[in-house]
Amino acid sequence: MTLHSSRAPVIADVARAAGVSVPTVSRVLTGAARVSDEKRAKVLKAIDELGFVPSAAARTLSWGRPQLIGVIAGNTSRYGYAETVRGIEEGARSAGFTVTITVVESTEDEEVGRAVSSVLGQSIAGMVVLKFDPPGVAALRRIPASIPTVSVSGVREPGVPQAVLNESAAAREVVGYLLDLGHQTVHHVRVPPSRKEDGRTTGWRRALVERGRAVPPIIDATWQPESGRQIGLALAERPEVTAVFCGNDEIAMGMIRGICETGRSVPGDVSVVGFDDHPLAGYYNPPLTTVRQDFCELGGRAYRMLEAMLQGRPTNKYSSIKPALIRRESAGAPPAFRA
Amino acid sequence: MTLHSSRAPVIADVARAAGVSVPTVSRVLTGAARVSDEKRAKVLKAIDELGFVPSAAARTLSWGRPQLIGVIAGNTSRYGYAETVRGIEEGARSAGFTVTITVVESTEDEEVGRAVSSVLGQSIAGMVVLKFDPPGVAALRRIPASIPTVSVSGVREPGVPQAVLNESAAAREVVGYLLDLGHQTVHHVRVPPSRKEDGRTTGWRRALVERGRAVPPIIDATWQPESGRQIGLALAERPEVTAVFCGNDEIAMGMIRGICETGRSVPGDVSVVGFDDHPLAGYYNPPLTTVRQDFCELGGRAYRMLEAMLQGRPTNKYSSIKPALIRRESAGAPPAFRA
DNA sequence: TTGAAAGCGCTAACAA
DNA sequence: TTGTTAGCGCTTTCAA
Repeated sequence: MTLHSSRAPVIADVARAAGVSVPTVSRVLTGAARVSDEKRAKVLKAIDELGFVPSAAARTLSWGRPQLIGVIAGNTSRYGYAETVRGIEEGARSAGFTVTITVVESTEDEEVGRAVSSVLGQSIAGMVVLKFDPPGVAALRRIPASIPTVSVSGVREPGVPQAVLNESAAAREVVGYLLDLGHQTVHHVRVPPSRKEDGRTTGWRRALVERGRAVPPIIDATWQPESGRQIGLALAERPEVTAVFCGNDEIAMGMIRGICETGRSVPGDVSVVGFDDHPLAGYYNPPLTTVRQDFCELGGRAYRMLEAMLQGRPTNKYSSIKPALIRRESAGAPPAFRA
Repeated sequence: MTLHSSRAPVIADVARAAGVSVPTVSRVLTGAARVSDEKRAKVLKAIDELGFVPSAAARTLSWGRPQLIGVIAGNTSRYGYAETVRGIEEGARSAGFTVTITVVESTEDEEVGRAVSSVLGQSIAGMVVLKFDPPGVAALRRIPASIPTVSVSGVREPGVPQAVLNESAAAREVVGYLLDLGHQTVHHVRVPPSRKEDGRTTGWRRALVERGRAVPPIIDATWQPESGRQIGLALAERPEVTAVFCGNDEIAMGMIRGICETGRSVPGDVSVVGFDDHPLAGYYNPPLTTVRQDFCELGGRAYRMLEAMLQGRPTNKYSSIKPALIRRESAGAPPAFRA
């Protein structure tokens, strides 16, 4: 019956149980100095018996250097976000850092302020902010310059160092691919942009202009697959629409579903291309042609840039990843080419 | 050019700038005692100008009661996990708690120990552990009884209070539905179970036994949709398989894809039912018949149970949610009934 | 209403 | 190799 020690054991309890001084316990904990084998063994035994876990708060306070990395994101469950965070977390963990994630849900001043202070209050070593959406962008603006910060984004921008996905180059590749297949032009359905214009949209427009094609009006979707479905339902009525480039895979899947509901087929009547390479993209009916973005690697790079800053090593302003076109079955030649 | 203040402002800086003592600043920060309007205004002004944010580490240390809730999960990006965490986070946030998430990736002693100490080290008020998989179960076992803890699970089990999804009842409903449609029996593909047998599997087996049907051997899948596809490819060869109940929606979608690749149809030849109601389930081709689990509400309940424990209020041992069957188009009558 | 002083759990600098 | 002392930033007695 060891019974409720009522409060969690602290280092002094360990010292007492082991018959040594507090700093000696600290030394075996940190490995900062040599301790005789005999005492070390006693300490280890006491730690084990008491179930002692050092308080990170106290450690941070005394140590000066916090071992915590703060992440601010607009979302935690959407695929790209979750993977990016995983990449950051894995890098940080292997370096002994813990990661704390805070979500910022809107661009309202109060909400952004809450999120930022909640992270800053945790005595963090540095921050990574996901600039995938307006709340993320707003949060980044509120972070004091004194905090080592790295951002993650789909487009290069001035400011703090950033790990970036070259969305624009990928979008151009998509458009080129579709045009080469014989489509006259490519329509674009975008998800809510993080700023005036996302890289995906820019790349799409440029590619069209370069090839001298008409640039159709942009169609706006929300983050929900249902909005993709609604747009698909509407687009299926317009025979001149033969190719659609969607802002992400969820929208693309919703859209294909909408198109199919009208009795038209993908890619027979309309080619649809997504973005992200969602884990389910290859298993959709039909399998989705899309752009693979390595979010996990993106997060990993962001972490490594931050690590360099923390250690005072020089770091590049940008670390860029080029997404890759994945050709599956949702895009093909336009109907005119088949007839 | 405000330039590097070199270090973040601390409470003493604020006190100096405002011309008051440190405890006075603390009082306006916590609202614990009355401060004259004049001094309060000065303090607020200084806080604002300096961009001061109180250190949570110091606060925790001196305050005793931490405002942090620890969450341990086997995963952060899979749908059900992410939603559950969101539910916990929303509840906690509205009560002024911050949430810190730690992932346990395996059941290896070392890994589990790392995760548990990393959470415990943060001086947390309480914990929520997601017992959806073996790593989560292992982690729960290592948490000292002195820490207020709630678990989240798909099946009732003795131990700490838990928020539970009544998977077993839902699975029975699925099987009943399929049998009523005319199928002779229902095959079951399960995802890696969190314990000997998950609620989904138990419910499936019981329903079959109760109705006097044959209980086919369980088929094991991994978490990847690809494993669903492989199984679909194989099952499509067996004409006696007319109905399949899958452990989750990702597997169900992969399986439908596999079945379709062989030229057989869903639900024409085989009915497939998923589990979870993944956000994409309704947009798959065909839309997936599945079971909706309200993970976010589950997380919210877990938080509320924990809150009750922290406040010393009595709490139920279980808080149970009944998932609901969502009838869409991937399940129908068996081929024999149509011919 | 305010300030001085003590203490939260830990690590680091200093002696022994 | 060890223990003593001081101090991290904050809150909380306790006096004034």
